[in-house]
Amino acid sequence: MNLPPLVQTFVLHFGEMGSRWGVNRTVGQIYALLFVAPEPLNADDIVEALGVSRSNVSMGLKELQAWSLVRLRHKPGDRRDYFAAPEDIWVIVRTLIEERKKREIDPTLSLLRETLMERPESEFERHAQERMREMHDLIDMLTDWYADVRAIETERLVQLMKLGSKISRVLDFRERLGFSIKRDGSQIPSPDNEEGSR
Amino acid sequence: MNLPPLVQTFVLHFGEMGSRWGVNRTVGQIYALLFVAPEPLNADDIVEALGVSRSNVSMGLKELQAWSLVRLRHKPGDRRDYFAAPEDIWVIVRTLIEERKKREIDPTLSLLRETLMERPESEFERHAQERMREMHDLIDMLTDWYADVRAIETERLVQLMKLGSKISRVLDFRERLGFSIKRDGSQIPSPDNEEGSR
DNA sequence: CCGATATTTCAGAAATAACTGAAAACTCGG
DNA sequence: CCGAGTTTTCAGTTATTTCTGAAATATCGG
Repeated sequence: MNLPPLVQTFVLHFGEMGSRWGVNRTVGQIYALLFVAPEPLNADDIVEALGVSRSNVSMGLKELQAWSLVRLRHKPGDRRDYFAAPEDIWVIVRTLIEERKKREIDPTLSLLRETLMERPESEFERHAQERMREMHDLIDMLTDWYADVRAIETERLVQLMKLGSKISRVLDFRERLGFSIKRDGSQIPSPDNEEGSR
Repeated sequence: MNLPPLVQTFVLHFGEMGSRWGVNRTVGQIYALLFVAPEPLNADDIVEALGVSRSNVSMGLKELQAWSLVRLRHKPGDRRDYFAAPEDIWVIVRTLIEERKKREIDPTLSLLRETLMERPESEFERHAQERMREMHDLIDMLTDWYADVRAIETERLVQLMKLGSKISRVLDFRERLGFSIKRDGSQIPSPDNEEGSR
């Protein structure tokens, strides 16, 4: 590996972190490299930078594409594929969350739904099913919330996050004005349209 | 493994999922079992239920304790250790998030902070550092937000999540009333104390 | 302090995952 | 449709992780 010290530190770190993130070391290193690179890199650039085999890079890039984490680029008069991480880091974060949800959450939610259809045959099963119901309902609520949040544009999302826990005062406020909290929105005068509220 | 079908399905699923969650199969299975079990289990119960070696269970339980995901219990007149998952599933979720943050986010944040102190020696390093700065600032904001959210009690958190994206209307509202958005709260009349606002 | 019971440690075996080199497959310009 | 350049596939090797059995350590009632 032949990289400037700063970059090397970063790349090695992401290699090690990779395993905690469900990808192997090479994939982590490739992505770290693409992330900091000032322009798209081709597979041979990566081979040279990281000192791993060509086939390993090929597989790593394939995996990063499966995660939708890289963009394919081309240079005129050059047949090779060039790869780049999205310029906008928020795009990366959103993609990561989306993909991890798909891999780590959704399969469990499906399994829970199926399992909750079954009829318990024993007291143990009955209790187990009750616990699974709790888990299902919680994950269900979280994914609904996530679907809502995902739809908020980044700038607005940042503003909201910067409010931090102060956001929770909106509850006191709504309560004081006699808002009821309903998810479908049918009966909820929001702060935007209070006219129906008091 | 000798468990009722419903429970077996659940346990096997968590075993497979375990690898995507940074723990091995046995650890995933043990936790699934403890989660649905109607009462605390000792190590031999687990050995019997899962059909793995005693030492494997011992190591698995140790890891779950390192994650703070299990509670140690004792029965009168019985020297063995009994283990249980927290009754309140929200406690489990909060612990998981906390621990994953500790393992997956915090080390990267530290590394970024250190790396950003260094002086870039080339154009490549300069650009790389710029990207690292973006990453650092984003993670920093997210962890600040998380620290705020973590402090909100569960019931209130659930209410907020159920508002979904409607929560974002609070921004329009504040803006219309001429609120500025500042993190320290010094100059921000919240919806609770509007008197200083116009 | 003894012996019975319970838990942990750890070296080696087994299983799994990552990586490589060589060959196959694909893709263009000519 | 040929062939040079490029990417992908995959069988075999290497590295890593997980799991086990045996031994060591710890704990407790008597």
